[in-house]
Amino acid sequence: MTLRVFNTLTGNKEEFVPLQPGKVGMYVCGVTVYDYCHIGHARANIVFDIVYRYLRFAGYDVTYVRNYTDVDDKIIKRANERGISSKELSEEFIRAFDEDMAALGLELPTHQPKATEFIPQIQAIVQRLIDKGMAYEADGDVYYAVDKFPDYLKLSKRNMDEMRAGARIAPGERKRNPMDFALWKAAKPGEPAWESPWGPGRPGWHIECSAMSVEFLGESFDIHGGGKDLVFPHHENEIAQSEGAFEQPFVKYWLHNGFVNVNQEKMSKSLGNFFTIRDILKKYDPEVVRFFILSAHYRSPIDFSDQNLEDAKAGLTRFYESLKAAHDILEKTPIPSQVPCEVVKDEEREVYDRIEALEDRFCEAMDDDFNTALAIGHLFEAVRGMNRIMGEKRFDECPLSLLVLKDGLTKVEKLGGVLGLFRSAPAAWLAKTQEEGLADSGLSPALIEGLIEERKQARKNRDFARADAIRDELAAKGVLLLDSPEGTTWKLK
RNA sequence: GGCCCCGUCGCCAAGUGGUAAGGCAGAGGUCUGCAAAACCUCCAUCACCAGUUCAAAUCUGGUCGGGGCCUCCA
Repeated sequence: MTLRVFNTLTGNKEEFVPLQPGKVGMYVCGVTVYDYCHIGHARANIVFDIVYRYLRFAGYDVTYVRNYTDVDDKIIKRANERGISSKELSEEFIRAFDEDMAALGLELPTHQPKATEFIPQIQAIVQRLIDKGMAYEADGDVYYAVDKFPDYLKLSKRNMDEMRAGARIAPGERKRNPMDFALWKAAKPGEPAWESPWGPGRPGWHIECSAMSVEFLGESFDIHGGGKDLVFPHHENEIAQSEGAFEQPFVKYWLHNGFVNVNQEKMSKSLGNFFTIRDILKKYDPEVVRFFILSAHYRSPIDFSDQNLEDAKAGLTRFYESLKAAHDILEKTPIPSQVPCEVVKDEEREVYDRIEALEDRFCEAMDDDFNTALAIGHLFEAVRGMNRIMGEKRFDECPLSLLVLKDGLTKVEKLGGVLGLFRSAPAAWLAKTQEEGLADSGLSPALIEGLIEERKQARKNRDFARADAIRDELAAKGVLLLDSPEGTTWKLK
């Protein structure tokens, strides 16, 4: 059982061997805090949340760093538009980011540094690059000289000459080579600025990640993650900076997640198909969003649509209903210790074996470049096995059935937990989902309970016409009544 | 123009050389006063063409279609 990961740097799936046995250093590019996060940010952060959780589950001591970019052109622009300071703006959206991630059920990284808190460290690396002749000052700006770094473009595998042909020098920039990028930007009037050997200014976008990663993870570390769009130029430039300054391999494994499209189109503000996490969570349970994202491989593009979210909701509901049923049974049925069980039939043996092997199969899937879709498939199979056990007549009198059921329940919840799923009490989750769904039907749980009681009397009197009328009436409003030996419950269609 | 990715059942989606996981939807059945849920059974030869191979959804070449990056972007 060895973990294999797809490494953008080599273009291959490779066996994961950390630099130090048992320990993993992992850095993921966070957000630039000038607006609310959208579904794409949700995906990136959920994906790496899973990487973090699974590595720890696999026994690694993981140091996970995710930064906040809190100094940037967009922040300055937006702050000016609103007439507040950059700091006020960035703090507002750092809070919003934290709230969104908490709502999505993400684990907190080990460290969440802000770029503005590492200005001296940033300056030290810039100076070091200047001293080594890999960067140059030009009227208060400092640029990285990409010609001095032979490995430039090794991550994105682009061709320098062709890139150069397409590159432009923006007005006001004093680059020697159009491909050079800013490490330090001279302050214009009204912009946030820090004193520096090159005059007042602020760091460029890329250098902050080099500075914060070395601070927490050292000059060389295991995993660097981010969205595919960050490969060039951001991650390429981080490599140039860090390897240029420290002269050793920056990152061993580069992991990049795919995009979220909306109704088959790229999400963008101009297309008007831009969904923030907040908008989505008004409509969908956070766990449904997570389930949707994990039901595809992290490197594939996924399509955000109501249909797909509804499918995810249906799938997650299947899990919770089974988990609830198993909990209900196990809570009220003590597992007999001495009652002999019937001979186990072949098909039952198959179910038991499947549950027995669940964890191995789950890990096998996750070890293959975090194949969450396959892992979830295995969990579904375990759930079918559990439902099958619970569907057997008098299974609750069979110790073996109960033991396997309990084993299945424990494993599904444990492994689901590695994916950040099934973290709610099943009954509570189902009740909450139902009440939310009820909101626009004009019904209330109390009203439904009243009708159920009335129907119960009708059925008792064998007035099935009235009983069916009540059920049809509720069905028309999307509420299904479920009769069972324990009484009648309801659920949404 | 350069670089890169993708095209698997009605929908979503695993699978990258050994003969197609899983979910949703659909059909039949068991159960039920009737239902629902659950369970059982059924439901694809992998865009197309030509190759390589004992063997290809999986490799190679080509065609068609879709998408991304090359400017800020998860």
